[in-house]
Amino acid sequence: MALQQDIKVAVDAVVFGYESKGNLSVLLIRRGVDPFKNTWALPGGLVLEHESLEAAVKRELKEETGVTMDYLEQLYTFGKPKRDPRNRVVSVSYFGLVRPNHFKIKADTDADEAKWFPVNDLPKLAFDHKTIFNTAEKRLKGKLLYQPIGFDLLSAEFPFSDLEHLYATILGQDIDRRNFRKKIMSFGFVEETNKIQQVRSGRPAKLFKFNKQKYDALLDNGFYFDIKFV
Amino acid sequence: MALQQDIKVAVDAVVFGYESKGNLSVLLIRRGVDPFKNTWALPGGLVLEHESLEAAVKRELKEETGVTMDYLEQLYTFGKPKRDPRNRVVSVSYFGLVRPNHFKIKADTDADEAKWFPVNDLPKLAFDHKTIFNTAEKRLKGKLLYQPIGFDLLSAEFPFSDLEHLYATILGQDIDRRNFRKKIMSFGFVEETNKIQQVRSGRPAKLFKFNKQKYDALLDNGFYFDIKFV
DNA sequence: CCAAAAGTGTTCCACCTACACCCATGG
DNA sequence: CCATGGGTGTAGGTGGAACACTTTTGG
Repeated sequence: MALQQDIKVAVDAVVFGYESKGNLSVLLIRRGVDPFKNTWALPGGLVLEHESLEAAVKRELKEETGVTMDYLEQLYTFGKPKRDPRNRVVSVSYFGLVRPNHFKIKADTDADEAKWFPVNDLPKLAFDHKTIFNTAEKRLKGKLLYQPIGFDLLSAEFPFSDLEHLYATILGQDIDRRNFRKKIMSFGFVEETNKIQQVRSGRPAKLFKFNKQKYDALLDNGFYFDIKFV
Repeated sequence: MALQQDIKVAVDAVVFGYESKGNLSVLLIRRGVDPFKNTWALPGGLVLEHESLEAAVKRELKEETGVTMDYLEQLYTFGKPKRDPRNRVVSVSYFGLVRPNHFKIKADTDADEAKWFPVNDLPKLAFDHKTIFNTAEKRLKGKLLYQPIGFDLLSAEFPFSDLEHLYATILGQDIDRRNFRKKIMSFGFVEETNKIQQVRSGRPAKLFKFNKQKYDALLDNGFYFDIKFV
């Protein structure tokens, strides 16, 4: 390894938030340091010497926003030479999906402020973070169509309508309630409980739960989850 | 950027080869330097200071094997702390698909030898390259099901049976010729020419060509390319 | 009794599946 | 005329799509 190389390795996280019947949002920080001081950016930062990439992204996310996540999926690695005006930085990006209200967000290291922004009303972003965000959004939507990643976002027991709203919100389209329900139920990884929702208004709903065993078994065989929109 | 970090950034390429009615193979090099001297490995190496990741992987591939490629798709970034026994190295991996006979392969920098290996008869690989290979193979098969990436592998004008063999080989399964043909033709991105194949044996075949415009248009709208195996 | 959301069934149609024989050529 | 691969149609079944009214509760 005679070659001289001075490239830094960073990680960035695109964390989407979805709250029951809410909108889809992304978690951003306002940078407290130059470059791009005071500009909004994705949480992230340099990888430590003996830290895995995944550990790094979780650590940065926690430090900068207070959000802790079990699972972030690797998205893409951005490495164009001029991404960062200082050194050359290669960024390995990750994305994930959480319920914002589960966290009290608070800025810390290198960030002046952390905040959720609706995905269709983003501020100007630092570096090439808009590109990273776009890549993540596309992947999120695509993934939802062949893997129900949405279950982490629902309570352990949820009314069926929560699932409908989740899909409709993330994909930004309306779905046919009857057909959606038939299809989901046909997969067998959502099961009815015998509990009833505490009513908000209207008819009380049965609660459902997610059967992870059946879901994992299906995933192994590869299934395609085609949803029809109206 | 006060932080000290000494991580190197490398790229590795998983290049699959498919030849008409041949087998699926991967391009490997035999390492000429330590560590893992004389062990087979994926072509790859460190990224140069002012070089994009994609340029780096193409350059390394060319240097080590003589193979030049227009398009390699980013696969995954491997960054566990102990991947490389020397420094810490983060590897951005790429994969692609070519016709081996189009190239005269020849080893050069850091490689003693470059050679195609059938995918189901690989030697022991250096570093975590087996993991990288497995990831690539899975992605290749998955991708073929929803995006006909196979067209680069066929002549500009090809008999339909070439397409059948391509799919059957990469996916490792037999397909129903009639149904496969109907399905492909229904998409509209394969068009009949009025030319006839120079005969090898048996009945001469009509030649077909690929309509990239129609294909790209379809891709934008997202289509799923479900193939039934016998 | 009105508002709000949950729950539910059927018909039609498109597409997928299974399946086997004849065709055109070269040797 | 034989071997080799190319080319083709149909019938039955499955599953997706479209579609609207009734139920249960709270206010």
